[in-house]
Amino acid sequence: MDYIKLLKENNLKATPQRLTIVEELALNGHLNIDQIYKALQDKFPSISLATIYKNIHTMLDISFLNEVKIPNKKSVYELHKEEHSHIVCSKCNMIVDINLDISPLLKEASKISDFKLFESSVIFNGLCHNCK
Amino acid sequence: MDYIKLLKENNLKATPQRLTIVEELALNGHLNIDQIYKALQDKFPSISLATIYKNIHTMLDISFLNEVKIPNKKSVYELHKEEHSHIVCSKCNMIVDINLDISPLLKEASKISDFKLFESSVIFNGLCHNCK
DNA sequence: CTGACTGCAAACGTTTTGCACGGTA
DNA sequence: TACCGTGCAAAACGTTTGCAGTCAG
Repeated sequence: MDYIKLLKENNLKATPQRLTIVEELALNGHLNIDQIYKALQDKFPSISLATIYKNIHTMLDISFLNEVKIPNKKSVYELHKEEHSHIVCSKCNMIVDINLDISPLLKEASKISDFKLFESSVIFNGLCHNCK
Repeated sequence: MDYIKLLKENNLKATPQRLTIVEELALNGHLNIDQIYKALQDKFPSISLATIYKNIHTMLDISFLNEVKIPNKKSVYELHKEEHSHIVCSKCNMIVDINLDISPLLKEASKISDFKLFESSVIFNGLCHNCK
């Protein structure tokens, strides 16, 4: 994947720091602020937390990234992709994406509540294959 | 509902401040820290934010309350009840509870992911009857 | 009467801001 | 070259802690 191009298409300069954040997220799927910070310290020993925060926010603002708020855990960030659900292992904290057809649920919810629904956040937690 | 009794059953003293937090949550359903703080200032002009935080945490610890982490919003707190989903209005911020049968989704997720699943957090957002 | 709770003030960790410098386009 | 992005330091913010006094049981 050409992240340099992708960043430029979003009017963001492809600085080495920013590019590495994106690559780390592509590689790891979901990382919290501290994990991103630590992941960049090898390549950029003088990287600043402020830089991480600023980058995360500019990329959130243009929906290049998504924030995932997980019950009882720190928020993690992921590259934006189609809507999907998340499963979190309570023991090892592994997070996996899963595609579920939630449209029947949405339909039902919209009927009962009389809301016009746009988005959904579905997060399961349990124990992964290794931890269970 | 006799919240005094309910608090005592949970080994918590029924102080006026604590009781009022519970009553406000019973009345409003879902409130964030600031809203609780403001709601108590009428009755207790010298109420401290520390008191709110301490109470919320003691009541979370014994699962007398639940925290609901909502995407792009502050966390809100609710009295503990059976597992249910939430719908949030993006415009007026109203939050409503909804009972949906998510067991087919859980089953599917568990099959695909090979996780043993315990809990789920399902939050929809859209526009409520008045805002849409 | 005793331990739990409150309110205040200080401390803490996280996130944001301002600014001078440096690097991308 | 122009401007965006970085890194540092300081500030702001939300939350937690310690403590002395108070209150519920």
